[in-house]
Amino acid sequence: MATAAETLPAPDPSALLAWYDRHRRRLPWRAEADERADPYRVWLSEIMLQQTTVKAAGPYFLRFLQHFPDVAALAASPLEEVLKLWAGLGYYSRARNLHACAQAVMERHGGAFPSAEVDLLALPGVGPYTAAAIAAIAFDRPAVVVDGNVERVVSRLFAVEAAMPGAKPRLKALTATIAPAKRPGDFAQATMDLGATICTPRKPACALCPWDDPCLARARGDQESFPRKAAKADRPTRRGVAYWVERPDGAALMRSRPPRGLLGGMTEPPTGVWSETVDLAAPLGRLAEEAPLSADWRRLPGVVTHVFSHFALDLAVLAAVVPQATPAPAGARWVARRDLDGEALPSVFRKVVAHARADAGPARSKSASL
DNA sequence: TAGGCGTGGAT
DNA sequence: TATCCAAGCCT
Repeated sequence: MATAAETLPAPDPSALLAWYDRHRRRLPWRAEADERADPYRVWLSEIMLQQTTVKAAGPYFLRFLQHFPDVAALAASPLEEVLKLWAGLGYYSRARNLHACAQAVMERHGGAFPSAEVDLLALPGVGPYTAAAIAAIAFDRPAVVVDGNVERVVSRLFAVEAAMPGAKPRLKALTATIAPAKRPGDFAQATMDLGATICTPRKPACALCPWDDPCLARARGDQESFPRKAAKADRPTRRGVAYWVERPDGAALMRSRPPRGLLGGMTEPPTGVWSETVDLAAPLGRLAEEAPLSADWRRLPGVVTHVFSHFALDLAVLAAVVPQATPAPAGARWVARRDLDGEALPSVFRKVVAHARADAGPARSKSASL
């Protein structure tokens, strides 16, 4: 007796490409059907889109393009400017590598992105997916482009039982078996568009799918269970104290985080150690022990909560106003109120700023109205 | 090789 | 509210 797989047709790339020609998404970084893609824009967008939604990346892409119209402009910019523009987008090593990559393209390749996958792979922040994507989309090279969308599509097409991430090599090999020799860039983008709009993680719209017929998971009716995934570790909660120090003129005490690691190179208010063992119910004197300077600390009501990829964070906020002439402690600096928005402040610390301002705000506006 | 590394939106 | 997840890379 024949298995289900033997009765199914092979996935036809031309069916997918025909679908793509009718339904391709118009995206800020994507060339029109009759245009040649700009490698700089393809690269910039691919970095921004790593683990990031199209919606979130869009405004950042346009802003970057405005500030840095080409790779030379980006390479010539201080890293600090890049981090400021990237603030809020997350995964900040991408911004640091973006800058390093721009400089590498200038130095190693005379300012022109290489078209060979192996050369792309050698650039900072460019891994197997991104190298293949740039080669295929920007240079029409026959690279096998496998991202999360493609993994989902292919795991369903072939009902791959192996769990992620171990199944990745198998999925890439399977993708290679269905990739056409022609239009590699369009095929890559078509597969990703299919995953993003039809073959979605939940409730895939199989009735609209150009690969409905050859899909083994669909034939079995358990398409939503692919790709198989191992259970993920639970997320601990760390706690810590943030110190909001203001001068009478509204300037706030800020510092820069170490250049690598979590939020590397980004701006922060001084904070103490973040740990599961910190007790936010401790008395004020205890919470003030890690303060950057001695002051008349006041604990703000409430807690700032934030969720990172691998832990959650609860921050108590201690606030103080210090004399105008107070020097910034070593490693810290005063940032004028109007300059704070432009700082490389990640979202977690924008929450701290908002929390502190919200506490001070009503009192200020009240006294101002009197 | 598995864990570090952000964020905000959808369900 | 809790969980999942979105065009991954680096070590």
